Amino acid sequence: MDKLINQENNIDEEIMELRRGPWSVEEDFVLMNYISHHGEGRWNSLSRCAGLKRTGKSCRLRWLNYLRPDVRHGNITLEEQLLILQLHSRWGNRWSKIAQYLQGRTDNEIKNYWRTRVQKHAKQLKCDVNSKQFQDILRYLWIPRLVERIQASKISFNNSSSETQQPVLRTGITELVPIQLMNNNNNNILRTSVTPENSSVVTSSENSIGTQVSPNQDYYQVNQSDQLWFEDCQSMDQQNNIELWMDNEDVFNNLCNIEDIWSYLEN
DNA sequence: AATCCTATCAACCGCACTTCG
DNA sequence: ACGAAGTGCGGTTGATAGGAT
Repeated sequence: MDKLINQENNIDEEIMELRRGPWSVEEDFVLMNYISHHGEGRWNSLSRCAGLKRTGKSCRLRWLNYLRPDVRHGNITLEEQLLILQLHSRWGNRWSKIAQYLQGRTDNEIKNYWRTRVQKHAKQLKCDVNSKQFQDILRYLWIPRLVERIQASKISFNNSSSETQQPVLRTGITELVPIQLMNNNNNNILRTSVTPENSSVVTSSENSIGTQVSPNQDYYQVNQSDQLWFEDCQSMDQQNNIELWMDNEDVFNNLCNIEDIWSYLEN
């Protein structure tokens, strides 16, 4: 009995000794040094053998999210934002799965991006981040706009070079669907589509059909002829070339972010 | 200059699943 | 087959840097 109590006391002491909070430079060095000699995995024993007063979970997290050589830190690029939005629309909050498609990014980083940037916009629009209308805004407004911004940056890059190149965007997009938006007065706001056949993004103001979801709700339903998004994971790897052109530039030119889009819709 | 507010992100927590003895 | 230990994942928290007042 006494032996059992002593054992429990030892465990308590070990728990009490465990370090928490931010990792020190020395701890990072010890962990990196140990993994470089012995490899990763078996985190609990690794922690003990390396002489770290951290839980195995803590060591694993520190390594995977920060110390791993292939981890990329810094701002999420437009292309990465696009990919995150697209992948999230298919898989939801499966961060580790999404992270597999963003080289050097961790699930934690993507999760943080989603919560701080995307959920913030949902809050501003006063709608649930998982709601149909916010998903529609992401799919049919935010994502196309991101595509345009990426394209614009590539066009300006191309213009600055001596070669004349056709604007070509490489994204994971397999297919966007035709959409139309209308305002309260049944006037068309915009029409956008990306089709695999003509590989183009088109905006026009013809043949629009759209409905306000309810008189008490100040958002608009996006009509869609097809829900096709990513049909399978393989399609993500078949990077399509998507050429962009627009014939309704005045609609888009100043819609740089979701707040702009929303204020445009409200007016 | 001081204080408050907000955004960001590293780290922790709890749960579910897998592996091991 | 079973229980304990280990691992992985998504959700959440808290420290802090930087901007606004």
